[in-house]
Amino acid sequence: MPLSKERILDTAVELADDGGVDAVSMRKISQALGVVPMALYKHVRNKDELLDGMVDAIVGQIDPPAVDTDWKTTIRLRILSARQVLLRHPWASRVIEERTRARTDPTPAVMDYMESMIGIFRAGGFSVDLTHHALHAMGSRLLGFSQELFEDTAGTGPDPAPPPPELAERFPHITELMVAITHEEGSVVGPGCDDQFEFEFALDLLLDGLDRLRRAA
Amino acid sequence: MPLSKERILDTAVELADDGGVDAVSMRKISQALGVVPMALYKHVRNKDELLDGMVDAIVGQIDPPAVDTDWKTTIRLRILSARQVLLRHPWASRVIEERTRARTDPTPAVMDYMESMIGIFRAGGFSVDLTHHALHAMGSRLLGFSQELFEDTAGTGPDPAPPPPELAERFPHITELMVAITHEEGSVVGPGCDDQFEFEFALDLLLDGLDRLRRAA
DNA sequence: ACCTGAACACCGTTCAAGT
DNA sequence: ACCTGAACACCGTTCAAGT
Repeated sequence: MPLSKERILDTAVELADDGGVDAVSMRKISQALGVVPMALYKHVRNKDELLDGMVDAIVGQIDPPAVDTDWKTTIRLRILSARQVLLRHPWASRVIEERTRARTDPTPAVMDYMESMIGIFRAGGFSVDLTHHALHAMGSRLLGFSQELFEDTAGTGPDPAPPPPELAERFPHITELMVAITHEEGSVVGPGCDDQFEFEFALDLLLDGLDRLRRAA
Repeated sequence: MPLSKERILDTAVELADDGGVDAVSMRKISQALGVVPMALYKHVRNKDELLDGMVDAIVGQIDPPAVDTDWKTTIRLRILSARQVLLRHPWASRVIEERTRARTDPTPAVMDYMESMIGIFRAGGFSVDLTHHALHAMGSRLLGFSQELFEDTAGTGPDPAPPPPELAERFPHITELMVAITHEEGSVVGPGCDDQFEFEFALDLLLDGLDRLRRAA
């Protein structure tokens, strides 16, 4: 079983899935493959090229666009597919962002994905200009993620300890909101913070706004 | 001029402004201050606490909210102020995101900012639930940034070389869009990619959608 | 008690020595 | 020509030695 770029990337993705992106180092990959560190450099120019390969391995897993339906459904389904992929690889959104920023062009798989998404907007009746604004408006949500400021307010336990009084006094609005999220059973979302619901809420808010603009144009 | 946490943070921010966040290391900070590396550890527990301090130094520069105006104007102005601050410190958005994700609570200044922003929504007539969804919908835009996939399509030169034909063939929609951005003088945006315009376009799309939901509720 | 140099356990990558 | 060990220039942080 000779060393190959594919085997190196598979090992790197596995290391990242298990221990986060900080667990990915040339030395650890080589160790996992039973190989001397410098052997990797025959298949990968440097660590940046390795990270680019990891990005493309992930982005390539996103479902192809649906056919025979309207632009909004197609975009929506594709983004939700991207989100599912990214949820399986929590380290990937950060790496995608970093590598896209560092390169002059995004990686090939990201380019293919963007090309396809732009095409869906254009075929759906968006002008080039409105498509351009749409991409900026969707931002990172296009690729299935958007960094959340409060990550895991949803607790597994049923009663995750009330906020301490000095916190409630200093941050009354944050406290009110957290109490509503974690306690009120009759809330729109239900107990806990439903990330999937929130993601779709924001996504639909943007898509509906864009549809309104497209029809007005 | 004795060593202090403030002097350390100032130096760290300066290093990051000049050379990016990778230029910030305990060793380089100490060198810039003419001090042995371990001296920093009397004022800062470790590098994470240093990064937290840098985040708060930046977030603390955001203007306080306007008074005597409607919720939408207040939110809009505050976010645009945050954006101006973040543009002066391009490394900060990444560090804010990383540190917020790594901590159990956001840093104190970020907590104060969020408390204030939530209060503006609540005073503007948003229910707790709708406020919650609003925060998720705005996402990182709340703090004046949203990672862009294509960064600097706006060139300073007037005619930034047409895309090579093989790229135009493989990515026709991307090419069409880039040509429109860089060449068409009569475009809505004008030549080049106007990041400020795009940021406000997306921001207003979200705010208008939220206003529609608030009135419907 | 305080300060600090050396040391430890890492990192990506270069480069020359060995085959 | 190929492979690879040692080495280089970095990290954050521990810890014991020196004052």
